[in-house]
Amino acid sequence: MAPDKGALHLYNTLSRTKEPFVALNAPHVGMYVCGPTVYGPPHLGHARPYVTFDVLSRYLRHLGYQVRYVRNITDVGHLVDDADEGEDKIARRARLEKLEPMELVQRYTLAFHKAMDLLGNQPPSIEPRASGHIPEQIEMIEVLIRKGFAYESNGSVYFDLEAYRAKYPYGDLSGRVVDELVAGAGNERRALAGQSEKRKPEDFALWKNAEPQHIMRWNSPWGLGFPGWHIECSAMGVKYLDAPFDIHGGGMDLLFPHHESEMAQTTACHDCAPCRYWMHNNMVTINGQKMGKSLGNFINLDDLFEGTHPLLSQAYDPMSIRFFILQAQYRSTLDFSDGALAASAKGYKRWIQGLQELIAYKPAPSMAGQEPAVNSGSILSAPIFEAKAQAALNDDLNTPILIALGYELLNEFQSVKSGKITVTAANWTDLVGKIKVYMTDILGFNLSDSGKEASLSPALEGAMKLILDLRQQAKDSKNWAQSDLIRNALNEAGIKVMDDKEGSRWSLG
RNA sequence: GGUCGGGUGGCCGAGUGGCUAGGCAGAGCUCUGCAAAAGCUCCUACAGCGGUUCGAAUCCGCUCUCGACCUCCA
Repeated sequence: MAPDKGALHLYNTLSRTKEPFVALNAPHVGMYVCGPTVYGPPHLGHARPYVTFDVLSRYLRHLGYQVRYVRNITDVGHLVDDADEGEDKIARRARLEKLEPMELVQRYTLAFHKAMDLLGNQPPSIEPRASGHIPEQIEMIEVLIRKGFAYESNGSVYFDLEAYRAKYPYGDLSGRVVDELVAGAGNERRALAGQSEKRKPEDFALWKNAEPQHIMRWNSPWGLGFPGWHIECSAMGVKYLDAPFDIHGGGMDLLFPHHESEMAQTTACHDCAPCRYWMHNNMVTINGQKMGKSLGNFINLDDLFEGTHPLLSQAYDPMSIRFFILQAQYRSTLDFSDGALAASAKGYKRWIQGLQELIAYKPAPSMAGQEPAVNSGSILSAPIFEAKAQAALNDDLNTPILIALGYELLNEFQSVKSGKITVTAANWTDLVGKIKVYMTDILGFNLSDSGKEASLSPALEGAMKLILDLRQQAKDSKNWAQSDLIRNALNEAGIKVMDDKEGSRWSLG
């Protein structure tokens, strides 16, 4: 039975509208997201889609669905453009670094996993590798040939778009019109490899004959070669999710030709569309510009987390990056700049620490004559908070609104602390539970992990207590030079000391 | 040239017909040995020009402008 907890609406690229989400085989939901090509270190461009679809899978699970989230690892390499025409990306890097291609793939796969983990992304249910599914891809290509939608040419196999278009529409997803594609001006840029082998220039490769220098190669009915770019997603998506499955996600840059081709291949092979909903996250820019290696503004995630990049003034905590990403709706472009990141990191600190304090708070019993917030329409009322949080997510995953609700909670929380408004213990317990559900389970921010310092080590705790006691003695005797000396020295050692009414607090960093 | 998506206050970023989004920065204040942190208050925008409407950031048209993609780059 499909759980009914309000109506989730998702923007479907295919219809260009927000549609109510209806699972094809409730309570199961199949979701396929195009994964990374592991030919280099994980970068900013990887952060956004995987945070976005992580939140989607978490929310679907919260709604009661059993989600199978499949995200591939592309490790068979694809052609590079520019000067390296015709040479496999992975093979090229491997040669440069004098490694086996698979060694390189392994290194960057691990780096990718680590970055995803730091960003708070849960691993997908299945993470199939393209190189581990060569037989499935070959099999699919054979079906396409048999059905007359593909042809072999000089050891390569191409998708016959003309044959396909005679039976199915093509271009609906991306809004392309084939006849304009090839004819279009400004399109003479690339002399595509193997263009002469094709019957029509718009045909795309399913299997590519391997040149001698191409290291990554597999045996096939058409000779040594490697699969075309699009076929892996089609083959693996269908293998693990069946066609049609519910959701196919990825970056907007994949819309054409990648997803359009996937759609054609699967449709031609199985006579049904690969999926019901196509979702695309918008792109990331750096200081308003596309991120690109040639533009010199490429930011790897490690650089971000460690602050080692000329464009960055400081290191950014991975979870503050997650926060930054979720502060924008996934269909808007998101501009990374040092200023925006710094602002967001600061806001995140207040947000997370405030909420941590909130969920640890034990409200005093209601005072007579004061109306509890639960009756006043305040967001501190658990049902009201939940209704608003759910409405935000149901509207095509509007995470910025949900984050803003967190700030609203903190605002009202002040009034609770100062006794201006009262809450009932029962409602407070409910509210804390809901906050954990939405902010932790769904958005992925850990609220119970306050006092990172407290768990560091009892030895440090003890030492700090001693130091702060000594400092307090200095303060009591108005020996400001001494107390400031201690505070400054600790500061230089990376320990912040702050005084308030109750005494001194300290924290790392 | 084509297709698609944008242009919101100093910055980031929600919002699709009337009701203060939110954050950061800035200003003032509270607290305070100093500092920091925290809290309170203030800061009311919607690229331009027309149009529709009682009323538009929100709908329509035009202009300017930015971005993505345009077949083997994920």
